[in-house]
Amino acid sequence: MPARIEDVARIAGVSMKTVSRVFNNEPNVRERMRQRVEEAAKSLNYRPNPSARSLAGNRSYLIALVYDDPAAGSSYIMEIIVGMLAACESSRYSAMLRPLEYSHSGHIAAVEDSIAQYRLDGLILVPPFADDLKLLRRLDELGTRYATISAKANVGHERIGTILDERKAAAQMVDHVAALGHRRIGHVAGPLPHGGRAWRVAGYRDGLRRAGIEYDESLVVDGGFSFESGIVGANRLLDLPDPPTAIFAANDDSACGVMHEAFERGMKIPADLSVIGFDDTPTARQVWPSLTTVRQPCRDMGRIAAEQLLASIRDAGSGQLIHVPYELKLRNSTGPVPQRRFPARTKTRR
Amino acid sequence: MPARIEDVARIAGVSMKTVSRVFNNEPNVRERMRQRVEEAAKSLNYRPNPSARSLAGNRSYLIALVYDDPAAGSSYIMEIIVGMLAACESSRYSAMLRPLEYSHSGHIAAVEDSIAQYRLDGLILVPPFADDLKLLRRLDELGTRYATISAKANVGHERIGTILDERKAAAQMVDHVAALGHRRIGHVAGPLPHGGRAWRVAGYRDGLRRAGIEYDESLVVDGGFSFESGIVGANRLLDLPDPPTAIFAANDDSACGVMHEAFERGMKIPADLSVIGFDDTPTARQVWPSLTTVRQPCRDMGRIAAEQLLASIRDAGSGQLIHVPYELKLRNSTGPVPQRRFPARTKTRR
DNA sequence: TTGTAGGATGACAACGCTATCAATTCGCCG
DNA sequence: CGGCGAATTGATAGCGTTGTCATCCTACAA
Repeated sequence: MPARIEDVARIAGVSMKTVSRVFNNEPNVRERMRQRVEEAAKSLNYRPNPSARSLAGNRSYLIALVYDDPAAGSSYIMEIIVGMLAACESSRYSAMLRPLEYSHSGHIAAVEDSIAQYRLDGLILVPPFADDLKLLRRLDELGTRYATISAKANVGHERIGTILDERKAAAQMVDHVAALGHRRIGHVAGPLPHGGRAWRVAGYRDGLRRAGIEYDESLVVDGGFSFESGIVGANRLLDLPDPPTAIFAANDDSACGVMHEAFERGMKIPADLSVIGFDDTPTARQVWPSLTTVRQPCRDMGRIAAEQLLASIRDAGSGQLIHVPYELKLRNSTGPVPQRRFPARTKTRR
Repeated sequence: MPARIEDVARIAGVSMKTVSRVFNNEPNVRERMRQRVEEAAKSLNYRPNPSARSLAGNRSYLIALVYDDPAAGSSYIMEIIVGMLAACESSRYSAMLRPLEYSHSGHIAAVEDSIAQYRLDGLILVPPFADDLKLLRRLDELGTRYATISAKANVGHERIGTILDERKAAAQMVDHVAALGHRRIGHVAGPLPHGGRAWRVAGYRDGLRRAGIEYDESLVVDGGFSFESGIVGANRLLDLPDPPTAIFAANDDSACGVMHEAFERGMKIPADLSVIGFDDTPTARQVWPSLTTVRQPCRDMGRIAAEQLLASIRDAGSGQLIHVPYELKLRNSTGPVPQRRFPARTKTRR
């Protein structure tokens, strides 16, 4: 039996509506009234009932983070949701998690289903959902507000969310290893549906260009964002007749796979091979040698995306696309180019 | 303007209450009625409005996972929440995340606050919250249902949630390295407020006893669940006059710290030192060498804890404490005891 | 056939808030 | 000091469910 708005109104000697105004930061409330209401509310330890608020207001005050369940790097998502929660807290919204299977053919229906079931007021999408134009168009049709994080491309209307200059970051990483003398620089590219893939590949090529290194397409192999894809990619690159001395992986998990495979072959990092990741997951700091990578401010990204989304829910047309900064983390997995080539020999696995 | 229960009732030719009964799996509905209602609902694509349901039912249909924000290993939490979501889905409940700062003195108030604000029907607690008797007692007072995951001790009433025999698992890990010939086995213990610490220490001692190794308290150092605590712990153990040849860390993050420090000293793993973790985080597979550890079925734990919690919400006294199995993951960070002692030398850092 | 227990169904009033719009008050000008 | 527009406040009707309790069946025993 918590206090109700009616109780607060009685104690404060005002109408329920005035209490409602105070709690929703509506204009046209005299300062004196506001104080009386706030006092009364505090004395009763009043908390508005979210269900009643939603029902009467015809909104759920709920936004969801939609992400790819089995694939997603968990710390990335985890940080984003914490940022979202921070943004929601101050706006009396709630955030929920919708791990969906992107590879499943019904993934758009699954998103629609979530919206209908929970009456979601808005969505935050991360790749690959954020890159799915079909999905975005459908959301526009439905009139569902959404913000994207690191989305590839524009759709019809103005984009809302956060973006990070992955292309520039990737280029700078290539600068870094080029400065260390590397000329054969490989890239294990990300998965095709992710916008990040294209950006990172473009940045990789920018970097090569700046260093005056000719692009060699055999040094770019298809990969993914998983540890396993790093192993596969490293195998393909290291088996090349003239293998790379540095490998830029699609992300940290993939970079770990690259390192793993290099170690399996008896190589030393960075003495025989330099490795670069992307994301700066907790693992990046914990592996040996610690991984040179690009840090994304995931928590901020979640917070900002939610803030923009909430703004656009409040009044359509007010959300923006915010650029967030990256940070190069030059650690111990990159070093000077090896003086002589690593002896090719039969792979030894234990 | 989604369909309302009234619309379904009209189409099906029954009362709203009957529709409600069908959707809530209440007894005493004739099969024929049930079918008519289900058809009508499907034809209208009817979804009950959660807010209205909560308001009228005087419940939020919401449970929350309470965990320690900055400390928690994210993949652990992430898996638990996915399990929770799976359990909630089938019971038309929702799950939310409450990352709170345990070290903050107001952590109990923060939990109460969450309950009041969101009208939570129940909580799932993980350590250290699950081990906080003061908190548990307070929840009992408030009449808030909760389930715990890996909680240390009983409180007054019957415990609900999941438990894993960490002691036995730890003992088996000691068996494992003892069988490899190790006699000097160190332990970097977990943080004091976590129940897991005591279990793992006890299991460590069980293992020593079984192997006929005398307990040497200098081989057990205080640590934590962080990477840094592993570094600190490894430093203390490896600086010992007669250092251990195997180190059992409190968890995987800590074990990564131990490995890191060993590598810093020029040691090889497992040639010079065997390392054991606990949890089987994704990182455990990705580090080199891959980490020998104990796998906890986090997703199942989350699902089962939620199932038991929901059962106990439905009718008090029906939730149980479920034992979940662990799995020893013997990977490449453990190996035979070194033949000769690793040369003590000045630490080299780059 | 009738009586009856209990299963099946329905009518209607909450649940606690916000939206709407009317009523009141305020500030200021002429 | 009256009057007028704008700012402020309030009365009331929902929002879409579920709980309560009354009513209506139905099957089975006598």
